[in-house]
Amino acid sequence: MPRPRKFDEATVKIALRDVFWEKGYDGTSYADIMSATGLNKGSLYASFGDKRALYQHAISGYDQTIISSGVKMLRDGTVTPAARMEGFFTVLVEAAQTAEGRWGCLLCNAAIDQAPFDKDVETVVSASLTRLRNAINYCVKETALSDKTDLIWTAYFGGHVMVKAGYSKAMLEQTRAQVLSLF
Amino acid sequence: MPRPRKFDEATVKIALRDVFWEKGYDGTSYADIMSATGLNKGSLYASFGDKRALYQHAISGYDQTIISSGVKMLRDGTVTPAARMEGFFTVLVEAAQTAEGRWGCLLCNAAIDQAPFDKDVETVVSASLTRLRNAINYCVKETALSDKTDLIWTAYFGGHVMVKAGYSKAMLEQTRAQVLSLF
DNA sequence: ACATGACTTGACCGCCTGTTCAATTAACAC
DNA sequence: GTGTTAATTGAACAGGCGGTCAAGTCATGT
Repeated sequence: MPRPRKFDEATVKIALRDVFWEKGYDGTSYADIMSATGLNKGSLYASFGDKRALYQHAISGYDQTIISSGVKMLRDGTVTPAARMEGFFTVLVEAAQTAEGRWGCLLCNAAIDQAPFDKDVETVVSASLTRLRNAINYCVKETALSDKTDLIWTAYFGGHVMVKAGYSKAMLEQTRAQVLSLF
Repeated sequence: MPRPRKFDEATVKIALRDVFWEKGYDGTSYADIMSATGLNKGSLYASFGDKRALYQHAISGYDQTIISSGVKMLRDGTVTPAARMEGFFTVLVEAAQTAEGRWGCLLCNAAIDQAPFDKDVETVVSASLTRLRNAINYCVKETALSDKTDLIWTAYFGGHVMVKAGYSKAMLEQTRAQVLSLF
């Protein structure tokens, strides 16, 4: 019988998510990945594949955690649509003042620096972005509001750009207020 | 008397803008820069400095051309605010179907993959983003519209993220329509 | 106790990166 | 024509990159 693995795959996946999220694809070296996961190159290659495959695992991990949490919030029928949207954007606003928040949104980062050069990344990123759009649409469609889904959707990702550019929490609060004023 | 330079500085600056715009900071090698500008490493170092300095020139060139053109459009008093905004977003919509359009917005790209690690980049990028925000604000403030500047501003950059993620022109048209429906 | 075989390890590889610099070139003043 | 001086060139450098692999480790089934 084979020797069992020493590590937990789900834990490693979260570590991969975080290191690529923080540093970006090009900015992450194997030295970074090894220290983040506690594994060394050989194990990483044997278990997950090359660097591109590791990145795909990171994106997938982001989708299953962060994006899923946003989708769940937007589809929560126990709260009013406006309150759900406020909660959704508040996560973004709070991000503006934490170190981790400055990592922005991994999907947004991946869209900008990898999607144009890697069809596989483009596929999973746009699928995940669309999943979020559907959740926003679900929320908006519960109101009498005329269609503003794409406006809100793009504003959300634009907000992440602003966070990365170093704008303060106050600036993000204005954006949130203007989104909520639509409701 | 010194030997005069063989190249035109303004032309080189545009070439730098385009190569970094297309490939990003990390994705651009000196081989790329040399072929884009027609100069070789030594001359680039002597005339402009290291790679970071070249990138700063690229951002500055983007601000002076692309951003200035957007600002001018948004401040053009001979047209209604709604028509100006339509023109501004139409540039984005048309970008979605050209190869060059897929380069997105250099400021947006720089914000995401360089600003968090380079204070100088953060400074010039946020200055340029703010300049554009002021122009949007100028346009919006001419209408009876309650304040929607930051909503439109973030939607604009979010739209560039969508373009990079590979969304079609039709999707961007929806976003434009929803922005214009505010007016 | 022992043989099995997947897991783990870290040294090693070739390549490409950004950067430097000494030699060469060429336009001007005289 | 000649001397001066800066612009230009391309070879060379050290270092880090992603990727590979043979050797060692160790939980298991018998």
